[in-house]
Amino acid sequence: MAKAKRNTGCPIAYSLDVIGDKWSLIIIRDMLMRGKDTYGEFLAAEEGIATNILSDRLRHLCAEGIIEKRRDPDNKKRILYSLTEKGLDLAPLILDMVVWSYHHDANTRASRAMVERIENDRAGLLKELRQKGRARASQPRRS
Amino acid sequence: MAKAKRNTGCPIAYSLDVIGDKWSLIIIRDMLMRGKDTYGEFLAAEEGIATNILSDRLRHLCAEGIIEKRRDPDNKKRILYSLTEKGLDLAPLILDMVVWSYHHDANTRASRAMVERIENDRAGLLKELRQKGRARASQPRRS
DNA sequence: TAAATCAATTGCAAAATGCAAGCAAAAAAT
DNA sequence: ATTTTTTGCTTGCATTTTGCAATTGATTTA
Repeated sequence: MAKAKRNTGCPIAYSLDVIGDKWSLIIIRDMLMRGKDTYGEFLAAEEGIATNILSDRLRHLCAEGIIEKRRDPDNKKRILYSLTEKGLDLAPLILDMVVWSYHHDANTRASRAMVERIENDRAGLLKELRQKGRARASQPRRS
Repeated sequence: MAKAKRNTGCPIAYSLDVIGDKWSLIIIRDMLMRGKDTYGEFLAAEEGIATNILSDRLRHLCAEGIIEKRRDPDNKKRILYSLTEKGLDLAPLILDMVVWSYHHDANTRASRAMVERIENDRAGLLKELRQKGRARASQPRRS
């Protein structure tokens, strides 16, 4: 994907260079909000990502240190993907998108309950998402 | 740009369909954080957007109700662009990108002071950005 | 060893982006 | 009134990215 990094030091430009394509945040959403962790599960998303794009994005997200891959210890022909701390730190962004779309997309399927939780207990929800994400990773924790 | 809307109702997919390209958020950043409001100013951004892309994105953002255009009353050969309420509602997203990049981009130019303000006085900063944005718009307020 | 499962690559078409040049409308200068 | 300048935008074409269908590779299970 996006080969050309703008590299201006601007945080918005950096974010867009790293996750500013049509698919990366869909994958991250699936991992963070829907507990998905395999290639096959990402492929089955209703948005319909192509196999080559998915492969490319997973590689890219690994290279950027946003996700990690390892073999499933239980089903050894499966590869498990999990969010790193850097990936988990994207949770606020995802939640903001939910709120924004809820208010401005007439066709949204975001639930009122979720939006109220985000607005009233943002910190608690973020903590919960982080814990679930860490549990899936089962990597050495750095904190 | 992005002709194909996924239209699944998912808030993340909606956000990506509307502002998920390489340039839209750069323009919105310039308007929200840097007070820019003309084509020429956007064109001069250090990231170097091409004229046709800029034109296309401004048209698209207008069509999506994120920005509005009008002639400058003072310098009538100028066209002024301003954020709508829908556009101003993207401020939280922008701030989260600043925080994320600050923590994860070794090369970031985001200032520590700004990040601390975002983390300690998010609500106040958002209010301030909204007021400045509204002042630039000088449209009838809806609230 | 053979079959099944899961992940990923390849080839080609379509779409988006980038670049250089030029056009158009309004205002300012002459 | 005509020319010049400013500002915003379009066009043509090359490059890059994305999308789709088919296929390949690697590992596990039978």
